[in-house]
Amino acid sequence: MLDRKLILEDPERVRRNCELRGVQVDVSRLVDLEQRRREKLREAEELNRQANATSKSIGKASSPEEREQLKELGRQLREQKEAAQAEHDALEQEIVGLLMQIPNLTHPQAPVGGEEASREVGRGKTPVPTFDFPPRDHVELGALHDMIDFEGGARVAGSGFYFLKNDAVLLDLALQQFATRFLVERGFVPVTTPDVAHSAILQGIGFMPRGPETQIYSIENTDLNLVATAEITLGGLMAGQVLDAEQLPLRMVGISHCFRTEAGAAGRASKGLYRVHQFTKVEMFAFTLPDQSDAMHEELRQWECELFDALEIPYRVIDTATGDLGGPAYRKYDLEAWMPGRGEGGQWGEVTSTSNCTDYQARRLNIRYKIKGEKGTHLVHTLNGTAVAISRALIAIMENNQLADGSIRVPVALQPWVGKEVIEAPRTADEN
RNA sequence: GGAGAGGUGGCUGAGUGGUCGAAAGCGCCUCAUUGCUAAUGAGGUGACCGGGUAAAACCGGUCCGCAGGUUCGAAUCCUGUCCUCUCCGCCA
Repeated sequence: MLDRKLILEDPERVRRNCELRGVQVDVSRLVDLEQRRREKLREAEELNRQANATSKSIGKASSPEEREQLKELGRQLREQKEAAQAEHDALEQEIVGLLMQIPNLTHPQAPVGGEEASREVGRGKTPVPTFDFPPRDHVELGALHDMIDFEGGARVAGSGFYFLKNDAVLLDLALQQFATRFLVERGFVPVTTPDVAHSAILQGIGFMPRGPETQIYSIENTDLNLVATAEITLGGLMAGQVLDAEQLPLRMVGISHCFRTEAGAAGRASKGLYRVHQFTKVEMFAFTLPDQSDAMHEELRQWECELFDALEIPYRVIDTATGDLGGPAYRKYDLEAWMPGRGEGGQWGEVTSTSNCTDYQARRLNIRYKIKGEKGTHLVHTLNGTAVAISRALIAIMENNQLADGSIRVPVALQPWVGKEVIEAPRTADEN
């Protein structure tokens, strides 16, 4: 949510920003509503003040008649106040509805335009591999090694679910271990989080539970939803809290399962593990002072790069264009890994994403900081970034590291947990 | 899941339907004082929203888990709900 004061003071800036982001909102109507709301608020407060004063005077009334007169006056004032309040509340409701549609402001250096305007700003250390054999995709490799069972997943939970088996499980746990330890060594507080959260928390982070096009699974007869990312629970952890400025920046690394309905995603490039209803993710989250968030965003991007360099996965870094940013993001970088089995002859596929959400989430979740000795509180900035989304990292590892016989090299960084250098191809019948 | 107790300011903890934003203590801040530390005395000390100001001061409103209700008036009475604690049961 944006600051209402800013919208009143510089509606033109907000309108231009909406245009940049490809969002249609009637900003001038919002300004008009907010001005009327403030007037109504003043009116209601004034009536309330008079009613309070009247109530106080009743106890001191000299005669029973005067007492009754004052009671009647009090009644009338309360009624008028309620009427003004109701008008105010109706305005407020409409304002919040509009406010929810307005995206965050945009970093001045973010590339302007639609998806095609997004800019490549870097490459990883590992080169895109060339194969002197036709490379298999991860679905084939998964079947060959009995590592991924999509049919079993479909039988138990439906299409879009899967079982990991054998070395895929060791790789899964190795990725979690590796990423978590890497970040703990760099000052992140490790956290495992609930996999469910209240609707208000989801909304605060910027997700819309229970809408017609929702990405979110919700639990019947409760206010709980399955989380789509630990960003939701890590941000929600501090909802309504006032942090000490001295504690900031606060870095956390959270592990959660992630559930996504992927409504409307059918038919898009989504073979195998690429677009699934459940996966495990190691997620970075940071709370910072306002003047720290740009630097923190660069830091999160750097950790993502170092992690994927260490995993020997070829990738490119994308500075996401304005039209492709989610509502809460002020700026967003994606890492896209090379996936040799994707499309015809390989494609880049998103494996991480890091966003600086400035105070947009903090305002809705009411997360503030206080400077010792100073009066008042201010909103923190929040940032998030993927450390490792297991399912997509698995695709990149399996497909990039395959050998001609279907064996898969295990990245050196993961070998301590997987316990082998190579996942050997099973011997075929005629080799025996 | 069953039975009971409770949710009040940074913390502990009083609180009669109006004089309660709320006693007291702790903590914190300022000043005084004993050479320093420790101790003692005096005063001060909540958050949020709106207005106001160069910034303050200042003015109004809201807040006693949360949401409703009764009343001219609710921390106090009523209803619902969430959370915490204790005991029992169950369980990883």
